[in-house]
Amino acid sequence: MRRRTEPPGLTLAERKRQLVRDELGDAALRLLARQGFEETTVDQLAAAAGVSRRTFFRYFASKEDVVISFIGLVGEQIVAEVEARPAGEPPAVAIREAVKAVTVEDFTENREKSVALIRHTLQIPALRARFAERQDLLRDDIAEALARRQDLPEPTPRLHFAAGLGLLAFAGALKHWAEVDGHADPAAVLDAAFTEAGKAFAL
Amino acid sequence: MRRRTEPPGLTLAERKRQLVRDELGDAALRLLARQGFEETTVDQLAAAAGVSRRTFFRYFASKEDVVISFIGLVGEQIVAEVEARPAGEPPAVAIREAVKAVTVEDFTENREKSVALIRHTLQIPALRARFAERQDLLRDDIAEALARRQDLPEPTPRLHFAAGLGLLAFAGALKHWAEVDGHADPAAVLDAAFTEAGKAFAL
DNA sequence: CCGAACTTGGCACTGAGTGTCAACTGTGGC
DNA sequence: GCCACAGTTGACACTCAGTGCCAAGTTCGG
Repeated sequence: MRRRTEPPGLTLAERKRQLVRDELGDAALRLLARQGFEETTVDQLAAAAGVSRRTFFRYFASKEDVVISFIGLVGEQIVAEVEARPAGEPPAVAIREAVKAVTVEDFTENREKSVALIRHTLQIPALRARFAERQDLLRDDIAEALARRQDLPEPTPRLHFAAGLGLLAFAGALKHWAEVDGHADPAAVLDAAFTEAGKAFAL
Repeated sequence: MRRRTEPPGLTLAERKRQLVRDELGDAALRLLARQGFEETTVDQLAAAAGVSRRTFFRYFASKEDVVISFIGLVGEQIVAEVEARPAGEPPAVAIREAVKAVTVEDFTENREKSVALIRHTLQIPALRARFAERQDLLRDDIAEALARRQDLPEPTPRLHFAAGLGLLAFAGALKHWAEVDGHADPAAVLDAAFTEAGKAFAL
């Protein structure tokens, strides 16, 4: 089955698979940026990467998934980081720091690509919808991570709200950062968004 | 074109249209409850209401829309109520009271139907996704209503977060209320959810 | 009774997403 | 080198959502 000894952590086949996936993703992003999301069919996406339509769907569950899957990756990492934060830390801080740990470096290094990705995601209705869907699912995962972090069997409502508001702050920061073309310190933008979010429900 | 004098507020044609829409909605909800969402095709939905497939899509933009459109109605009303709240009131309170004004009576009167609707929406992935999408759009609308209410040209980030957290509280209350089969005072459940949400980001 | 506006159903079409199968490729064991 | 085996691929066929178009009703005002 799987190889028992995996030199750098991955099987050759797995690295190959990742290569195809990357190529598919890159080609798709280029094509979508050029002719728009709705105007591009999956056939074109597949052709652009030199594979069949059927193969495209073996790598991505849907057309939207090519764009959104990046966010899925980020989500997984955020969940892992949240869980690793010290149990005594307030949920809001844990989420904020987790988000920062996952995104800041990445955004700074790939500024242009990140900006383009965020723009597309927030502007094209179909993508925005999928983004909202992902966030919805991610909220549950983060709430559970927050609970595990402090040895609770399951998340309290309050942790759910904390996770939700944290994601709202994250999304708000993304939007703002993309609006200034990524010409701002991601960490500062995130901090500002979280601070502002914290004040939103004051009475 | 439209009639100039509309006796009880609506044209005959408009009331007729509403009738068909209601019938379509009722039939759909019955059918979906019986055989599940994914397992039901639009053809069946249309047939159940004695109408052609094509006509179905003249009343609802998508299959999900039959279920979700109820929420769209509620959303519009909430936006209107929010805008009508006094300008001095904190955003969180404005939203809470607006939601209460729109939903409490309705939920109390149509308990069973409401519970079923909420259950479906939150449990079936495709519906949950559309629900998240609607919430996402509604958030912007509520934020704008909050801004108009206090004569701001456009919503501040803080108002966006308030709108978002308000909707999280609303959704949380819906979930909880459905979980206890609607055997709880909707107003109390909402109040509790909003209070809890307000504490979620405390440091 | 007539014409304008609207509704409806039927038909054809595009495009997303899935199941299935046969051909191919690489890997490991012998 | 050869063989079995697991995984990948492309091709084909199919279902189903959603849309454009048109011809046949229906309704209502004049």
